[in-house]
Amino acid sequence: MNSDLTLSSLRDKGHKITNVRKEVVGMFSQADKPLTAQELHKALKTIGLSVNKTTVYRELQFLTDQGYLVEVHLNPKETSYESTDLMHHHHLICETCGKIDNVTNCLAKELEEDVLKKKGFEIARRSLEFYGTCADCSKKS
Amino acid sequence: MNSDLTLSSLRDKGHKITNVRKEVVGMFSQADKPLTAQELHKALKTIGLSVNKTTVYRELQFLTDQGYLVEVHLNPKETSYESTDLMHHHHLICETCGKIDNVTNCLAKELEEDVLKKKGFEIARRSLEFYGTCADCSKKS
DNA sequence: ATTAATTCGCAAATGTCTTGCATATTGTAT
DNA sequence: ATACAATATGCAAGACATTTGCGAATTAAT
Repeated sequence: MNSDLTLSSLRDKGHKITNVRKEVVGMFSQADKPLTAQELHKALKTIGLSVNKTTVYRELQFLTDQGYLVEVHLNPKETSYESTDLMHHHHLICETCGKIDNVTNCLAKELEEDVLKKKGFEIARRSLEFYGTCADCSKKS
Repeated sequence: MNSDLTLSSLRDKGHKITNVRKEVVGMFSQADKPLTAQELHKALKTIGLSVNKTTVYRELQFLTDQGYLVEVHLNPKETSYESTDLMHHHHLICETCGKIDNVTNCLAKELEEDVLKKKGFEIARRSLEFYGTCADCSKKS
C-alpha cells in the first residue's frame, strides 16, 4: 500500500516527472473530494495544459497501479479517484446538490473483525458511502 | 421507499405484467447477489426468453424508478442492481475469484448518528463494500 | 373484440475508457 | 552539451455499456 503522493516519492522510485504528472499529483494533493478523468482534463486545460484525454486516463492508470490512487465508484457514469492517503475515510454524497463531504471517523472495526472471524474473508479495502441530503439542502427545503 | 418486489405488488399499482417483468422479478427475488443487465439478459436467454438488451435496461430503469431496485456500483464497467428489500446489508467482494457474499449485520448505527449530529447530513441510503480475499482463495494461496 | 396505455425491438447515437502505433520527451550515462 | 534507452504522448480506431426515437406488438380493462 503506497502512500505519500508527492513528486519526490515518484522521483525516488525512478518515475519520470512530466508536466501532466506534476499537475495531476498537485491536484490530487489539494483535492478535498474524488476526481474524475473528465474533471482533471478540464482542470488541466484551464491552467493552460491542453493534454489529450488518453493521457489523463493513462496517468490515472499509472498512479493507481503504483498505489498512489484508488478508484472510487460513486456514480455509474464514470470512475473517480482519490489519493490512497485518504483511504480511511468515507463519503457523504448529497443527492440534491451533489456536494461530497468526508467523514474521517474510521469505524467498522468491530464489523471487520466479525467478518474475518465468521466468514474468513480478509479485507484489503473498503468503500463506505452515505447518500442523502446535506445540511444546506435540508435547510432550503 | 418501496419494498416487496412481487408481481401482486406490481399488479396492485396498475403496472402490466409482461413475460420479461415476470422473470426479472423472479430472478431478483431469488438472487443472492446483485445482478447486472448483462447477467439478466443472458439468464433470460437461457430460459428461452430471447429479449432485446434495451428491454432489459428499460425494465431495470422501471423497477428502480418504482423503488423496487437500487443501483449498486461494485465495479467501474457496469451497474449492478439488487432488491430494495436487501438494502440493509453489505457486500464482500473477492478480488481474486469475483465471488460476492453478503453480511446482513447492520452496523454503522453509531456512525450514522454521529454524521447526523455533527454534519447535519441526513442519510437516505448507504453503500458499504469490503474488497479483499475470500476464505476459499486464501486457502489456495 | 376494441381500445388506450404500455412495452418491445431495432437502429442509431452518446460517452467512457482502451489499444496500437508512430512521435516526442525525460533522465541518465557519456 | 550529446546521445541513448525508457517512458510518455497524441491521434485514430474500436470496444462496450447505456440511452433514445419511433413504429410495431402486447397487455389489461371495457
